[in-house]
Amino acid sequence: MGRTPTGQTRTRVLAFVQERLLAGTPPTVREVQQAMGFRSVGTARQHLDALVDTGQLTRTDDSQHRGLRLPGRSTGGPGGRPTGGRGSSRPRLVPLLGRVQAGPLTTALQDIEDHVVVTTRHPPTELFALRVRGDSMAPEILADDVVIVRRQPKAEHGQLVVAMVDDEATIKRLHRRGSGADLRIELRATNPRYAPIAPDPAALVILGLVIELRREFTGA
Amino acid sequence: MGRTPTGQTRTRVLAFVQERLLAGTPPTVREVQQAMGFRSVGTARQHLDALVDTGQLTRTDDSQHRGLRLPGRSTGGPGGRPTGGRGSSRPRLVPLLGRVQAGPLTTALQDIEDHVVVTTRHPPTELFALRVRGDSMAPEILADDVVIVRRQPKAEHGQLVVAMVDDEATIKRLHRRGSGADLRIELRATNPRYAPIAPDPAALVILGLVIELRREFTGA
DNA sequence: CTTGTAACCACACAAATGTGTGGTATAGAG
DNA sequence: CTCTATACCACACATTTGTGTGGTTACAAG
Repeated sequence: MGRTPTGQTRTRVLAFVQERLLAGTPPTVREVQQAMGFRSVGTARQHLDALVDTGQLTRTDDSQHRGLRLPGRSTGGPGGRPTGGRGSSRPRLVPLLGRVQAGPLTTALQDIEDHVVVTTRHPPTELFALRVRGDSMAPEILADDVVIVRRQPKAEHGQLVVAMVDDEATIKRLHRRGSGADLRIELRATNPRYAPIAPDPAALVILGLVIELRREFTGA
Repeated sequence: MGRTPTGQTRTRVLAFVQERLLAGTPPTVREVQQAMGFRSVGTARQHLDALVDTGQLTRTDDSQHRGLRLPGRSTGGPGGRPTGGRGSSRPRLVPLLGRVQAGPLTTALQDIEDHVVVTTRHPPTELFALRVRGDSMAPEILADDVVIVRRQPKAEHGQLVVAMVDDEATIKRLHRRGSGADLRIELRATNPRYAPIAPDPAALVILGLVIELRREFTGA
């Protein structure tokens, strides 16, 4: 059979494998063979070997099935390790809550609007996501943004918190001054059109800490 | 040997598989077995079957090796059925590029710093992530934020674009005025301390559109 | 007690898959 | 022309892997 120009097929193979890896479905040698139209497995393998040699692709250590990886570092999972105690972030699915009102957060879990994928380096504490309403934290946080929240009942001065205000979850920055009986806590908005809230420290309900912000730009 | 409380092991299996799928490395039945400490393959399979039955996991149609998938629809091709409802689709891994300089973006793929999980309906090849540098788009976009970019060479008026400026990728808002030979294109920063850039329309290189913004709040 | 079910183990087998060996043809350099 | 490297094919074989069949133990309900 004829042969394609030098290096051209090589590039096509790399593109195909990269695409599959990014899609989360590492291809097999025979899948590469079929995608490229090769009539022999060895041909596909030869190209893959060459790509690995030049460092454009990587294989898992034990070189198992579907063992191709991207050369960037943390792409590979624990591989064959028994109990991989790696330090990199782990992706997790956390619920995106529609409305959070008064009552235990467990109740709000019935109201799951969707799930979002979060990679956090923190231990699997309780995480949830909220869709932001209102512009009280503009311009830092806008309406329709999604915030990832780590559940915890206490917060420090200056932290972004999700707190219950008027039976509804709100995002504010916590300011704490004084101590003991003289403790004064304020929930401040970034937007100057909103006045600070100074709740009774004993009655203040903090749902958690904002650890991440996500905003989608929809075309416009 | 004794047995663990009802449903508990099930949850652990699901968590393990989800993690692996999000990492782009679908696990084998025997990998699940080892991770859970089962002494039999069948035990792992039984749990996986149960999870598929309850719809918490999916298998590829042909049920091949490493065929577990997340329940979100299309497995990798357009074969998935449109389960009406959410706008989000299957999570994918997108490369986070360290620095993007002049030259074809393919070259920048060598410089993959990490990977980011993104749920979008766009093909993954057309997506990449960038870590923001500088404060030219403050307060909307800050330094160290991560933006998800969809590759495309053209953009409309008012869109957030990633363009090549001085051999480096920059984020700006595109302003287009006039038409034909009188066409004038400006790249504007949000931060007033940065003057608008008015490149030659023919020489303007647009890498893509910013479709999402992510910001992590590190404790403070 | 009997029945049912969830959790688990042991073993087997066909298909999928990575790898190895050897061969052919074309292009380009000398 | 010879020589070499690239691109490709054909076939074989050991592992890996999904799946099937059957058995064991504990817990709860009737």
